[in-house]
This record gives sequence, C-alpha cells and structure tokens, in this order.
Amino acid sequence: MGTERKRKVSLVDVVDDDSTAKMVKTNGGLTVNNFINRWNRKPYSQRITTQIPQFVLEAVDLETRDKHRKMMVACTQPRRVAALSVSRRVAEEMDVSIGEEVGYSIRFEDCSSSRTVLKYLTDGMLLREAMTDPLLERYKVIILDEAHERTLATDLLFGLLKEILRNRTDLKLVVMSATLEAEKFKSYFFGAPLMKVPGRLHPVEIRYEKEPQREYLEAAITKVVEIHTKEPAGDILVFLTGEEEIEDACRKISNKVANLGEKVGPVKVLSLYSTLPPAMQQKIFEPAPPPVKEGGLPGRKIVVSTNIAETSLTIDGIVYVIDPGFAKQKVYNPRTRVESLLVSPISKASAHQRSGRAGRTQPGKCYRLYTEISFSNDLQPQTYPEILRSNLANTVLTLKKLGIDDLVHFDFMDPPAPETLMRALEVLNYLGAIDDEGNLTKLGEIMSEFPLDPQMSKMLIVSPEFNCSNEILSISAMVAVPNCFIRPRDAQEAADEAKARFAHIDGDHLTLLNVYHAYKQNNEDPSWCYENFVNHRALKSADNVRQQLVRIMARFNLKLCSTYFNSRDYYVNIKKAMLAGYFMQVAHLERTGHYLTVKDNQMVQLHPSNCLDPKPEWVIYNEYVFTSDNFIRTVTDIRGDWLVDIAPNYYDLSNFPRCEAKQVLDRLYKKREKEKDEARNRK
DNA sequence: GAGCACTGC
Repeated sequence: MGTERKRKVSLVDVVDDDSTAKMVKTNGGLTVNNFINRWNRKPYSQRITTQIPQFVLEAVDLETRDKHRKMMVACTQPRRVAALSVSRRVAEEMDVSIGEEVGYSIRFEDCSSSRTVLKYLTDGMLLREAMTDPLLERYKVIILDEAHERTLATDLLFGLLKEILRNRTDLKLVVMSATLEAEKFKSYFFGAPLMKVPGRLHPVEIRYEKEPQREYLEAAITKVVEIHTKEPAGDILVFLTGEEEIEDACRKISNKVANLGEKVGPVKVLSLYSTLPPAMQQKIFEPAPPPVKEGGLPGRKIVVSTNIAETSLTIDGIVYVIDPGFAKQKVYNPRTRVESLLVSPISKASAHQRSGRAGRTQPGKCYRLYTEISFSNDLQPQTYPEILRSNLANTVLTLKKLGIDDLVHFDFMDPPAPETLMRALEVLNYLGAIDDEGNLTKLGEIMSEFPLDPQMSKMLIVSPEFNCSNEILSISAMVAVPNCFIRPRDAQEAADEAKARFAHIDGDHLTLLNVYHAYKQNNEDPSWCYENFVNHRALKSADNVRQQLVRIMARFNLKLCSTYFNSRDYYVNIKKAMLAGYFMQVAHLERTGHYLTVKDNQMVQLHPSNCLDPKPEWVIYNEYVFTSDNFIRTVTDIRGDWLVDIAPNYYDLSNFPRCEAKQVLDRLYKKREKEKDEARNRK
C-alpha cells in the first residue's frame, strides 16, 4: 500500500525567525554529518536524510536523571499504516533495525524494545498508554504529527498534554500541522514558538466554474472527458462521495471515452474507496496504458476516488484533479442521538489538500466545479473537528479513566456542545459506568479498558452472568469489524442465497454468530469464504479482535463460558446479555406496522439487510443509520418483559414518554405482578 | 428492499 511519503526536511528549509532554535533546544548542534552512527556506533552505510524526529533525537538528552534508563521520543500518526511505514523508513535512514532504536506501536502490534528511543505510534495508542502512565513519563518529547486532521484522539491528546505539561516541566511537545490555523494552535499551546517548513510541491493552477453547477456528478464526468480530449498527457484524479456514485461514474466515463473511438488515447478508469479489496486498490499504482499503436495518442489513467485519496493514499503522477466540492461527512445530532453520514460541502482546507494532489510530480491543474465566489463565501475555512461531529459516550469514558473529572472545564481546543456531553454522561450513567456524582465506577473502569463502544463493553462484561461470554465475544468481534457479507453486482442472487444459509430468524446478531462459527468450523479457509460470499479479511480481523478481547477479559478474571447448545436457554441467555448493554437501543412494533424507538419515539424501518422473520414486537438494534430513510441495522428479536428485569432504571414507567410501548409494558408488568401474587398465594 | 466518507483503540 502506498502511503504518503513524508516530506523530507533539511535545515535549509527552515525559514522562520529566531524562534526556531527555541522550539527544540539543541545541545552541541546537530551531528548528522558525522560518519559514526551514534545510535549503534557503526559507520553509516549510506547518506542519510534528516527529519524533525531525528533532529529532536539529536537535540535532547534522553537519559533519566539517575542515568538508569533512557526516555523516549514519541511521534504520533492518525493512521496505522503511516506509523508503520514512517517508522520503517526512519529506521532505515538512521541505519538501525526496526524495533530496536526506532520502533512502532499500533493496535495488535508492538514493535519496540527496551532500546527504543524513537517510537512511532497511532494517536489512539498514545491515549491508551496515558491510561496506565498518566503523565506519560516514559517520554521526554512528544511529537503530534498531522495535527491539522483533528482526529478525536489528537484533540483529546491536546487537552491532556496541556495538563501534563503543567506537571512536567521537563516534557517537550512538538505539534506538526499542515494548517492555516497556526495562530490558533500557537495561542492554545501557551504561545509556543512557530516554525514554518515550506512544502515541496509543484505549482498547481486552480480553475473555477463561471456558473454554479447543479449536477456535480455529470459536471465531473464531462470535465474528465474534456481533459482527456484537450489536455496534454497526465493522469486524472476525481473526488466523489461514495462507492455507488464512484462505480456509476467509472462506467459512464468508460462509455463516453469508448464512444469517442480513435480520436482520443486509451484510458484506464479505476475506482478507489476503502472497502475495495487491497488487490483492486493496488491497481491505482499501475502506469497509464500505452498508446494503442506506436506513436499513437498517449494513454491516461483516471482514478475516481473518495476522500481516501485526500489523506490516506497518495498517487504519484496525477496532473489533473477534479474537485466537485463534496464529501460524505459524519454528523451527530445529540437530540436524537443519531450519527449519520451526509453529503456536504467540503472546507477550504480540504479543497486545498485536494488541489495539492495534482502537483506531486510536475506542475498540475485543479478544476474546482464551483465558482470562485462560492469558494470564498460558502466554504468554511476548516472541516469541523471530529469531536464536534461525534457521539462522545466512549470519549467521555476515556477522559474519566484518564482522571479528567471536570469535563466542563477541560481545555478542549474546540469544546463540544454541552448537550453532547450531557448525553454521553447520561448513557454512561444508565450503563452503570459512572455514578450519580459523575464518578467512574468499578464497572466503568473495566469498560474503559475495552476498545469498544460502552454498550458493547457492558454486554461483554456481564455476559459471564448470563453464561454466554464465548458467544458474546464472537458477536462483539463480528459487529466491530466491517460488514462481512459480500454482494457482487453480477452475483446478487447467489450471494443472497449464501447469506440465507447463515440466517437466524431471531436476528442479525445470531446470524453473525453463525457465520463466525461456520468460519471456524471450516478452518478459516479463504476458499470457503469465497464460495460462501463472506469477506475473509473481515472474518480474519474479527478473529484478531476477539483474541484481543479475550486477553482483556482474562485480565479482569471474567470467565469464558457457554450455555449447553441444546439447552432452550442457549439463545435466550445470549439475547439477555445483549439487552444488558443495548437496552437503550430498543424499538417497538406499533399497530400501524412501523417501529418506534423506545423513549425517543423516532419512526424507523428495519434495514433491508435484516434476517428477521416475521417482524418481532420488540427488537434491539446495533446502529441507527440515516440514509435514504431512518433505518435500524443489525437487529435482534427480544422480549418486552425482559426490559424491566435487565434495565429497571431505564424502564421506570413513571419516567416514560407516553406511547404505545409504554402501554404494552404497563400491561406486561401488571400481568407479571399478578402471576407473582398468585404464586405467593399458592404457597 | 438498501448500502459502505475515513480513521482509531
């Protein structure tokens, strides 16, 4: 996988003022021109290049005061592949073996040792480390790279490191950001010195539309054909919003070019999005097709991609970028507690990043399919940071575990809406993760250790009480990975039949359990997966996740157990354990034939991918998605009378909005009271 | 009878 090759930095690039030297205090100057590698005392085998983490290594003394051990320099990345590839390259440049002086640490893989002085890790991983090492005392310097991306983890690290810096005067923090917001960062971090490193991009000519475009998809396709017909050789990158749109565009582009016949050169039209199998993704790195005949018109590669090509993947050789100005973005509505994906206008920063993709190997052109006025007036300067667009239940749990008790006064660079924080606290309180004073409970402590949403951690932790932790582990792992069912356009019927063989009429969670069991019974065989239209990668990764969860369970002495398969309670126990985590995600089938979510009274539909038959009166759902309609996805049949047993606080009818579900529950509870009375009288 | 922006632990 080609990831962004980090810009190499040499001292001559440093163009800023006198503050440069203050940012990283140098002790005795830089030693990069020496012939002996100070890290392993061997002569350098090749000319090395320099980068900021290496500068930092040269500049600081990593020995602890007692000289007994060495502290480390950490460098965070938002993505695993980046942590991995950058660390490998830096190890190579420093001429040391990866995992020795230079290492990396990402989920499922710690490649570092007691000798490691420079460690690359994902921002999420550093946050995890802070849970056990609250002052991050193993680090002397922390470098937050790609800070402009403002991932949730980066934003939490911002606030956390500000607190840590108050307690640790010896700690140095370097924030690296390709941002226009330098002043905002500077003032947030106590007016820290600023250092500018110019980019090494070729110039990119920006072209705007004269009139606003109504149909951006059609406009993009037309522009591709126009470039191919009129412009000199060079590959094209088109940004669109999602898989379906991209596949559709690829077909249309191919057809249009084919219709032009021999008037134009040959093209290779390729789609690119994250769920595309890696082998297909690799095709974008293949060269453009050669001319049809010698001396004929040159060929062109056309890549139609989601935002994945904006940050995660870099394709060299792109000369033309087409930017319609839209992307699917996550939005969160705290009132309805729904996260959804909406096609929305991108930010100026994002538009800038997209245009930069045209100038990596030679001067390029970027066609923005909107007007210049629209660019300056309508686009917001920056994409809203993720923390303002997310459900924060898990984030709040993490912060509590990190010892941040007063969320209201926590120094967020961009504070989330109070309502979002209140919602998160409310959810955690109902789950028993925090008490009424907002303090983390013992249960909450354990929940915070699982790399899962709080609902899922809760069901996992209580599953031994329902004698089904083995099964809940498998279900959690399957729900935590991308959808495992494959449905190719040209074999939809066969795929549906294959899925039907796994279907459990009580619901999708149990269907996923069936798939996992079948996968294990067939020895994790990739060809079995292929024949049954399930995604081998997804199942492999579910297995990986499951193993990690098992290790965490063991750490807290949570036992692994199963109900005897032939017992009538086998599925009942599983469903009750799930309900113990997901009692806030229940929907009730109304007499009108619609489902209403309990307490929120949102009208929802079962997602068409469900396996239920017939429609049950009560269901729990894993996620609420708003796309072409309000759907609840991954749904399982449960019984109404379990609700009050398992979540009496939440299902306290004296504190319940008026609705059909309330009447039904009321009847159920009265009936149950009556039965209890009768049983008592019989005695 | 619809989907899967992208990440991370």
